[in-house]
Amino acid sequence: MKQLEIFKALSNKTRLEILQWLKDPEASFPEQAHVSGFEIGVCVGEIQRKAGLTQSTVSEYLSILQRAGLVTSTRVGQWTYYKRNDIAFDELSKIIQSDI
Amino acid sequence: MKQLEIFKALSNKTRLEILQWLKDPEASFPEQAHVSGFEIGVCVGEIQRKAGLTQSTVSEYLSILQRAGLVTSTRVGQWTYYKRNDIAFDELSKIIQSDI
DNA sequence: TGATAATATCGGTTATTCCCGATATACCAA
DNA sequence: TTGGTATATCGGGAATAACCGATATTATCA
Repeated sequence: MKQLEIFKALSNKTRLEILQWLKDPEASFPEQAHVSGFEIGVCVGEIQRKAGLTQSTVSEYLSILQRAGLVTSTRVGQWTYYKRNDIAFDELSKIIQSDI
Repeated sequence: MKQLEIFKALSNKTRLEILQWLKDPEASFPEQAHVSGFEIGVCVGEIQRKAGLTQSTVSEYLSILQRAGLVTSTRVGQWTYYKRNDIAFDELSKIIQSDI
């Protein structure tokens, strides 16, 4: 049951906020030093700073969002960039109309 | 934060199933003896039988769904009928596109 | 090679959720 | 009134999630 995993991922205040930030990274994060723009996503450190939780917690939250398919990740050097997966939200929106 | 309450309500296997049943009651439940059709919803007892959990658990689950706005309830005599709130799902579908 | 930085994973405490049985409340019928 | 049926609420044990600090992993750079 995939949608259960998605809703569990969404049922946490911080994880919802992270997704909202990733929806508009330009407005939510300072320019990243090691890469130009937010095309590949936002690195864990920036998200952690903004969330105000420990590194381990934020890292775990991001992997929960990824397992649910709500974000994708790209490793570049020592950084991992997380990006909102727009397609997943389109699909979820449809599931809510047709399945539930 | 209303959407958090909604996603928490949706992050349980049985509650998701109940919503799916209420989406198409004719297909999911036997004819109710005390009322004609499913216009006002499905009574707790029918939902409980189908869920296979105790009465108290199902009653609590239904009130969680109701507090989240996902179902409405109507009391008629000694029965309470629960019905899917279509509008809430339309709104949720939009929230997923625009907010998160 | 070794030092440092970014991220992931592991082990554990505390808070929350799941789900139950027991009991309370509301309604109806005799 | 008394008894029976439908639902709601309360108290609690067990399972899961939240969140942390410590440590492991991976990459960079001198």
